[in-house]
Amino acid sequence: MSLILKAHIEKLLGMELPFYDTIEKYFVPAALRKKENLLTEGKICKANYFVVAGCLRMFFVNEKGVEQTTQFGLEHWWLADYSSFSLQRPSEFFIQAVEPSQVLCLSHSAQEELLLEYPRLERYFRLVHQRAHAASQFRIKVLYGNSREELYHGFVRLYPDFVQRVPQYLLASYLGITPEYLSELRARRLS
Amino acid sequence: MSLILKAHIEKLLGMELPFYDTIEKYFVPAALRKKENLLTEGKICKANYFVVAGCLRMFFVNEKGVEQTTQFGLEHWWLADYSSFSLQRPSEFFIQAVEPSQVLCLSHSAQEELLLEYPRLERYFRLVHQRAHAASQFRIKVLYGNSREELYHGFVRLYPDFVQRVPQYLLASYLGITPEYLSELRARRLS
DNA sequence: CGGTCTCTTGACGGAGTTCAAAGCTAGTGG
DNA sequence: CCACTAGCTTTGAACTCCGTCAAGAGACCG
Repeated sequence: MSLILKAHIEKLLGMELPFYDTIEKYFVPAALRKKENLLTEGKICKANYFVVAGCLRMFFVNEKGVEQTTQFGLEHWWLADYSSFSLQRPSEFFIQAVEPSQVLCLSHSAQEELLLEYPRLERYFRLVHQRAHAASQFRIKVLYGNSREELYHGFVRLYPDFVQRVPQYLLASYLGITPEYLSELRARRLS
Repeated sequence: MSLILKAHIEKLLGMELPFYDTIEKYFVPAALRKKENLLTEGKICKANYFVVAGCLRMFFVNEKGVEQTTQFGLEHWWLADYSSFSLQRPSEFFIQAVEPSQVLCLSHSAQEELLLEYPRLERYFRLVHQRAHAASQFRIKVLYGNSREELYHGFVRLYPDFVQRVPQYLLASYLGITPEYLSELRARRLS
């Protein structure tokens, strides 16, 4: 089915994965249309999602009713609300497809069974979370160390193609600024 | 020596750890004085640090020369710059003792050996990073969803005793505000 | 085409910063 | 045990980044 996950596991573990065929059954593929939700606020995050193709985002709705995007998930990334997923408690987040996407869903119980049966994969998920943790540390540094304007220019410099790929209001939402201000920043740069 | 780590591993793994005595040699204890550095910008983060007692903080120095605290590490927490630690590359952070502290140092090579010899501990570190990842997701949500003033009051509500424990300029640095503004917020609340 | 969703523009206001200076606290050495 | 100093906290005035509101111009889809 999807060799992308196999390749990802092999890359992180640094070895061939001969038993991939036998673990494939734990991952349920799903195709998502644009704006389709994988998780809704108040529901339990039932699965850990691996992005095969497309783009997901995680967001919450603040008290003014505005959506704040906290994370994007592109190819090769695992995405879930890990507080909700780990404890199987209601989530405060949404997870939604930004564009038509394909994911592999690893439900909470499937993950537990998988790891019991193939303890070697603990190492894989340890590395996945360790990387995500490192990425969060970097993210928080960037958030603290820069003005909103610098955040925008930094993001454009780092991910120029991604900026083309998503609508601007989503980018604004991710950067924690209003679409109006983002528009102003763009205009300023043209002069 | 320190049964705190043993207890923590047992808690996360949900089982007794009969072989703790034999793995203890991988962890090097260290006592730190106030303001002593475990990691300095430009150096490689050589170890993963488990806080046995006291309090650490991670910070960086922004382009204006101001220290920005991104993380505190209290008892039971593991702390490291995981980008630097994983890849053994120079770090952009400092790690420093806020008060006299005791830590266990697990060097990069020691961790690799430890995990090779006791693969069961992969699960432990997977859970540690998964929790940290969940905490980062929550942290980013709080950072995006609240004004600086709300951040302060939220923090005081959540960790009233910790607020007493650290100087205010560190708290300001962690909340991403100036000490002057923090002072104003405190004064406002007294009236 | 018609309507809804997205992007732009501009005026105004406020949360939070910067700078400067003075008061306070705590650690240190004599 | 006191005195001195360096570092921490407070106060206030000027300033700025960025949000809010309102209105219009495109753009995309049925």
